[in-house]
Amino acid sequence: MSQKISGVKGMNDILPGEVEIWQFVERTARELFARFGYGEVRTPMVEDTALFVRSVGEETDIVGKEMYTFEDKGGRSLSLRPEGTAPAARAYIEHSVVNQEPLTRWYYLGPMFRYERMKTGRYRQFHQIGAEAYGSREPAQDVELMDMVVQLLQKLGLTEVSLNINSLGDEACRPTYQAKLVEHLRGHAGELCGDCQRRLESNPLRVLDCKVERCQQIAQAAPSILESLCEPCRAHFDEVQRKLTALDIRFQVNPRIMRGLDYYTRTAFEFIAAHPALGTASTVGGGGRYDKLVKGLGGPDVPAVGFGLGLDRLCLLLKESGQKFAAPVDLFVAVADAGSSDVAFSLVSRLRREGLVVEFDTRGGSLKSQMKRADKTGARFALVLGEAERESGQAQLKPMAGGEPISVRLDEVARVVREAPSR
RNA sequence: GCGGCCAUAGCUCAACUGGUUAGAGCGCUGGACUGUGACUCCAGAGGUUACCGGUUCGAUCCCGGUUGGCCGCCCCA
Repeated sequence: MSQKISGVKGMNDILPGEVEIWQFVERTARELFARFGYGEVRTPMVEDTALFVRSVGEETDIVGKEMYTFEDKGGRSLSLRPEGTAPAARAYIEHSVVNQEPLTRWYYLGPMFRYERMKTGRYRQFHQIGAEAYGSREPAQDVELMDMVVQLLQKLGLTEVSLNINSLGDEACRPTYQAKLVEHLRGHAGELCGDCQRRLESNPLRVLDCKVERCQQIAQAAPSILESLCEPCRAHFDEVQRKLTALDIRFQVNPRIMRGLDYYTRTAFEFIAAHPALGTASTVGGGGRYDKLVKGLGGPDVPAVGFGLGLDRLCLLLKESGQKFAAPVDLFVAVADAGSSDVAFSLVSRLRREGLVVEFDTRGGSLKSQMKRADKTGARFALVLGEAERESGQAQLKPMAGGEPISVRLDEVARVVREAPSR
């Protein structure tokens, strides 16, 4: 017996039985996003480390301590992507997409990597579905993306998710606000928790997020960023809300929504699930506008807005919902005597060619054990093939849920099964 | 990165303050029922009690370390 090797911490296997949930979410998202005119972009899982340092921000937790960074044999510093927006923007710039179309809509889907402490709904290899729209600075673009998420959640049957929105201002008004906030917080510096005293210097906006009661009280009394927005940001935010309302999308303005990544400007939003299964990992998706990102990465001055959804978390919620996602088995073919196995095997092959989902036990075995297997697979029908059927060309199609068997000719099986009412 | 809890069969859990062969339910396999699943009954397979070391006549149980998991903080998807 060789040494047992286990998977890497924080990186999970997804086995049949569970993978169907993932496929369902992915399939639903692809169909819906295509309907909105978004095309899939696939970028490598590894990028130049500098891409993330410049876009996500050197001071963020992600870049500061969570990236899987390594040197390749050519001495380049590479990193496993911790998020999807920066690689998409890099590809957008690299292929001069702006010169080919003024408005670009992309989505992506795949694994991301962050070296973090493991928790439910929080893994080191996790999966995101995200979308990006480049070229429009209009509020309608922000709302279109939120609408897309809302519709996706609806199609997935996840109704207990609420949309929170905020505006983070832009380079004109955010510094002003931050100064005002720091001034307010300094007045209560002694009362803040240890973390917040530190945040006062590193990232004062984060204090608004603190869960400590006293800090919350102080944050409550702090000036709101929404009161400090410059006129263009104010107008943008108002229009976003008006359009959401016009689409009948329920939302909540939440001045405490912040972003952990530096590139956000103006609109920020989060989709938060109420379900206890996620614990503190209740945010299933987040996004916002980043008008300076593309230019900041050396591209043209093109505005952008996008979101990322946590696939792992969506799947956890769906698992809790108890829905079944496996493709139903149409038919189980059982062999009654050894002399029939070749005929049965050919029949199975033909039925599969004709589009039926057919189960068959290649090991043979007793008829009883095959029928047990048929029951386990959840097959709608079972068909026993033996000497009598071979000679007559007729067989009994047995509905596993109960009811009278149907007598069919062997060359009619596919048609009869297909026409039978499901379940 | 900080604080707390936990680790026994594929899964969910037992094992009386440290005592002989570590049990049950579910699941899996076979049989009762030799051409028909489910319900019932019977039987079987499956464990280095996560790993390493220590204390002891004796450790699943006590102690230390490692690894993995859970909860809160932080952060986020």
